[in-house]
Amino acid sequence: MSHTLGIRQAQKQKTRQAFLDAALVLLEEQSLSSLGLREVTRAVGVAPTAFYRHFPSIAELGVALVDEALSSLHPMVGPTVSAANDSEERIGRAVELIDQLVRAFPAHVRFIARERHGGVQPVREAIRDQLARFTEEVKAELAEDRESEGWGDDDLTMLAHLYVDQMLITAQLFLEALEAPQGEWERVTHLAIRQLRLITLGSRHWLDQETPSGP
Amino acid sequence: MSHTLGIRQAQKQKTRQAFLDAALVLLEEQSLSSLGLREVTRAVGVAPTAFYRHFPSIAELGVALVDEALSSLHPMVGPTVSAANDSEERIGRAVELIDQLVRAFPAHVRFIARERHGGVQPVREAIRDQLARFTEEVKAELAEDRESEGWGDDDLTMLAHLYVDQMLITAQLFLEALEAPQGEWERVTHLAIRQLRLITLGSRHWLDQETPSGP
DNA sequence: TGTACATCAGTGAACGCGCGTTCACTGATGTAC
DNA sequence: TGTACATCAGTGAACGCGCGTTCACTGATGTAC
Repeated sequence: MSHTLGIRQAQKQKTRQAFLDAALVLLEEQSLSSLGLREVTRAVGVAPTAFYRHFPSIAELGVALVDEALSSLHPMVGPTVSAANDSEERIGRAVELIDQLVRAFPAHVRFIARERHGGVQPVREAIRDQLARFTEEVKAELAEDRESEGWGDDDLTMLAHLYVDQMLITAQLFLEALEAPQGEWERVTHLAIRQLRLITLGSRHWLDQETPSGP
Repeated sequence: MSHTLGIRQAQKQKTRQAFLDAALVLLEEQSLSSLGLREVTRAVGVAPTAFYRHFPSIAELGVALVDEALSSLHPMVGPTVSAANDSEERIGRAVELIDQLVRAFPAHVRFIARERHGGVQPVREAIRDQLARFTEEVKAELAEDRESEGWGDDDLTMLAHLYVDQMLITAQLFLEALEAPQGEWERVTHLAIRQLRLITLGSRHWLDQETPSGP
């Protein structure tokens, strides 16, 4: 009847979270494929063997971290991309979202950037899948505005990729700006806004220059 | 008087190259921060201690690999970006260059993609420096066409970044396409071409929508 | 060309260390009655 | 509420192994005369 976890379950969750937190700290200065099981358990303050009660391997801990870093972001795609009157407002909100994300969770963002092409296959795949979801979500939002205007499925996919990749690049630049001297953060913000502006500008003239979809 | 290397120097170079080649193979399935010194010497077929005759550490071998992968590409930037009559030809040549690069040196491209945000600082920095050079080179080519048209320095930098980042993304997609079933390669080619087309389209209308540079 | 000495790429033994994984365990929590 | 048993998160000892680095060495190549 109660939806509170039992004491045992609650403690287990707490330890599991401690593993994730400790790993994230250790991963700021190395990549997952060189992270040691004993290194993590030492940081948490438990015996090495306790690790196996939560994850079968370091790779699976990595997959859990991907989930922690990205799965909570999906609900934010819609409100950011849609419902703006002018594109300038949309662009501002998108860059602001990335700005806040990097400020609030720099270690998560660094982890995703590092392991997206890193040496651990299951983690690469988990990240790829999450990013593909983002692209689909952005595409769905774009479709609402443009499908009626004559945009084809391929073109919507193309534009969605462009926007998502641009956001990833911006996140990585913000990350580097965290360690850079004053002014770099603003520089990145302005760069990102102008790049999105140029892409949006291109999309506005896209239909002018192509045979309107079809063989 | 002779410009041939002595026997000793020639043999040393050969062994050094064997280290680079062996490391690149091993790095297809792991990242640099987990690559072992003994692992590399075993693959080359020399004693572990021989490693130190060539590199002070695995990180420095990584820096040498960055050089091998990227420094020979700079001469190709000019001919690719410039000297085309129409932008469509430029785009085709750029995508073709990346296509050929990934086909010819997949392990080098994978290494750069993986270590660009990887766990070894000196290697990250070496890659960042090389990519900054590419951006400057592209910017210089763009400037030749557009400076007279009223493009400011900031805008040229912005556009150069956009093109360079787009080429990196395309290289990474081609890399994934190597292991994907038939048709994926063509899909990536078309995606890349259309994305460059959209960016070029945006750049063509860029000056229309901004106060012509200056406070 | 021949000799005597210097250089230095690669060797092989040895070291101390931390690793991942196994196993039988303990004791607090959960459950059935 | 109380008792008897089951579960299972975390323990701690033990294992065999490969690691990076040190050191004194060897013998082919290079150099001076």
